Amino acid sequence: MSNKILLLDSNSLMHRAYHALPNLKTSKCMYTGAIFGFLNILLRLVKEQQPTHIAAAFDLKGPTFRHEMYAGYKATRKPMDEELRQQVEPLKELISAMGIKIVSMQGYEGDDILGTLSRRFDDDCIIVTGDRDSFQLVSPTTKVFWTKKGVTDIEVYDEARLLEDGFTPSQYIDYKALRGDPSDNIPGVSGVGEKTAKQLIAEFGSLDAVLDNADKIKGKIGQTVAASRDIALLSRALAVIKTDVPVECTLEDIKFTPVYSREVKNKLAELEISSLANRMAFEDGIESAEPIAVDKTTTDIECVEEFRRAIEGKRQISLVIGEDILFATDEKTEFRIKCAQDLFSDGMNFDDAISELKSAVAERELICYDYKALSKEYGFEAREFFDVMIAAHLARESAPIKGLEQVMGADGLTTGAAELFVERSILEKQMTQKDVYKLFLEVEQPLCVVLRNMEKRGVCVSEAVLKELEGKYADIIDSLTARIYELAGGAFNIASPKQLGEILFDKLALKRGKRTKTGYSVNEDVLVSHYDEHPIIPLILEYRKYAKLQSTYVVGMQQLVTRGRIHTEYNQCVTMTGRLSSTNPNLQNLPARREEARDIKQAFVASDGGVLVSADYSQIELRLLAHFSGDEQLIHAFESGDDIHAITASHILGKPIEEVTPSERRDAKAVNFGIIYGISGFGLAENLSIPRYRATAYIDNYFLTHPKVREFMDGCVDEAREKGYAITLLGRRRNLTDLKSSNYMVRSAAERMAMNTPLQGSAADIIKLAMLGVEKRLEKMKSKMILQIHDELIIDAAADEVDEVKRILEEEMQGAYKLRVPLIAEAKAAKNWAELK
DNA sequence: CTGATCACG
DNA sequence: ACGTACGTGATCAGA
Repeated sequence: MSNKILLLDSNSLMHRAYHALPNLKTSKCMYTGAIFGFLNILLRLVKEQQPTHIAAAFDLKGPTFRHEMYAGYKATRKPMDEELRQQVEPLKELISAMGIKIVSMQGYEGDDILGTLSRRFDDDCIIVTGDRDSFQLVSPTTKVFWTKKGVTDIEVYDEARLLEDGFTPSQYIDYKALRGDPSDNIPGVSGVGEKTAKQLIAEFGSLDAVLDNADKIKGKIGQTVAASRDIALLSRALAVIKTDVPVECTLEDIKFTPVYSREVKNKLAELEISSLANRMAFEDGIESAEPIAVDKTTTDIECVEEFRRAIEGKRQISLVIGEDILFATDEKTEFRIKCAQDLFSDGMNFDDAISELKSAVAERELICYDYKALSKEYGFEAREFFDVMIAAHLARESAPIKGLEQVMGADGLTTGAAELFVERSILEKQMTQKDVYKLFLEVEQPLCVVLRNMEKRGVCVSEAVLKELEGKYADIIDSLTARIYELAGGAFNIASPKQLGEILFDKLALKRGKRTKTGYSVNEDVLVSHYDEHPIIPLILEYRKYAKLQSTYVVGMQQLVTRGRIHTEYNQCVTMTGRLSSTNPNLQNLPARREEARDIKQAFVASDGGVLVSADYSQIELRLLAHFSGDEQLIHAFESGDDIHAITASHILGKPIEEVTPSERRDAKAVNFGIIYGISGFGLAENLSIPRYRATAYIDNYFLTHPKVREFMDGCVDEAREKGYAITLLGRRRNLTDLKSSNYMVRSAAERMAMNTPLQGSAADIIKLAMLGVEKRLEKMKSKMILQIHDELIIDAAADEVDEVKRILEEEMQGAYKLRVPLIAEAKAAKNWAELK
């Protein structure tokens, strides 16, 4: 059986959590500590154990069969604290919302139910409890996860572990019968405590044997045991956990999938423990996840005639291409072309079907998922389109979009062409509510077409240059490898952080420093800090440099060249800020910072007889900061066109700009980056390798001289906290519920995002506007836009259009959006990418 | 399949 | 006291 059943002793876990954690309260004075702690451990177990089934047992109020057996049972127990009692119902509701079955039964305790379930199914079971009594339930298929102290410290009890304590599972019951349990008011044999009970069980093997041989027990204890026979037997009866409770619960009832509904998220927010949501996967839908039954008819299309009749007079077509082609003309009328059958009654095949669709969408609105991919794969050019992927990315505030099924499933829809119509209207409503519909219609969707064009064009690559580099780097790597092996006294895998760490810190005895989760840290910073300590270090740094260039860029790139071109793929729906990303290959991270590494860009050239023209925005994020904050110093700096980092240095150091040294300028540049990233003294100190107090002083001085920047930053955080999201220039949103987290680290990270997102995201908005403008202006020209690298655009320009292209590029980029400060972009031309600097 | 590393803006 | 810079993607090693 591959099932794994998690059985929770909920009352016990709640108690543990309640006592282990401080008395957390919501702003409305509702106690949540036990709920938080319970969920904390539950989520951890879900992650670590990946159970397929979960049941949560809760005790009910009222007497149990044990009370009937023995009136004193649990008689000394104090009533549950009011603060804890209040948390029981909310926790139950939350657990139920998570799709976890709650099992209770009048007259029985949680243990009995768990014992029963652990015997009812022959799957592997894990009982989670803070109560040692459950050790008696250990079996070849049942383990007990015992929360030792608090809730995080768990000890796993299986048969072997229990034996280490000296017991078989049934002996544990006998042990308890002898020892008693003050907390349950189970009497046991008076005078017999933990130690004696253990000894007796070890000596005789069972309670019965102990009782039968009471005469052989030396001293007073023997007499007491003999006299306490009835009490011992009663104690055992009380200690035995039932395994045959007639509770209604099937395996199907407790099936568990770790994907949670909107309701769970709402409840977490209500309880002000949203931080836990980070560790949970949610169905993607946000607004209306009520299941929607779409009442549709699906008709099979078997010949061209039928196809044409189906679409005749229809303005819209939705399309899903999977095994079969599904399309619909409204939310009730769906058609299917069974591609598996290959041939239709009139001889029409898959390609014919696609070509029919192609002409159909050319004069209609196409409703689809990922128009760019569809358009590239089948050559569709829709008259209009509605892309569900793009809409979902905007409407759902940057939640990663993982396929059509997920997007629709979130709204309670199954994947189908008719359902796409419903999905479209849901997304339209969501976008309208969130004020992003205009952004969708005027920026993102038109941009999708521009990106498709850029991808299709591709960029010309000289394979000869790459081949030559491959040879050159291979030689360098070989020679470095040989020298490294020699210094290390043997061969090892230099690319393995583990092996490298062992060589450096064990074999060569370098001073060990930072560690990662898995071992020594051997990243570049660490190696540089040991630079002079051993001649192997510089060689490893060199090796790393070339190995990276070789594998990722030189070799990796060549595999993606088709007909002399590389066609990167721009992803419009992955980043949280609104930036694009680039894959297969990523052309947005080609080596550029290190002079020697720029060789690779030499291979990227203009097409026949042309030139590459590029322009990048100068300091766009800092200009946005000036715009948003209204800080006079920044605005003045950008209006005067002076060196912004030098100016910053002069401000934070309080000296004239002429006296700023290059190293001071470098520090100030780091301060400016820090501001954009959501400043922290620690981060800046780390980056600049300076003491924290100095970094903090820089920041303090910065804010002293730029008070409006501070106001803006604080405002970003406050507004995002209040609204639940950060916002960009064009109204794109990014959810940041973590701003209310009680965890310092989580909250601080969210605060930095609240500060950074408006800057990074608005810069992304602006360049998207520029791209739309540039594409349009170049429409009737030979020159075409081919690449975007966040703040830079590259045009494959015809030689006779270079000057015009430069002008267009600058005009469109600078004029893309009117800010309070000028936007500057300067165009350059060169025959390859390396020289565009 | 995840973590470490390193490439970019 | 906590333990951090923001946003990405590709490759490799080693479970």
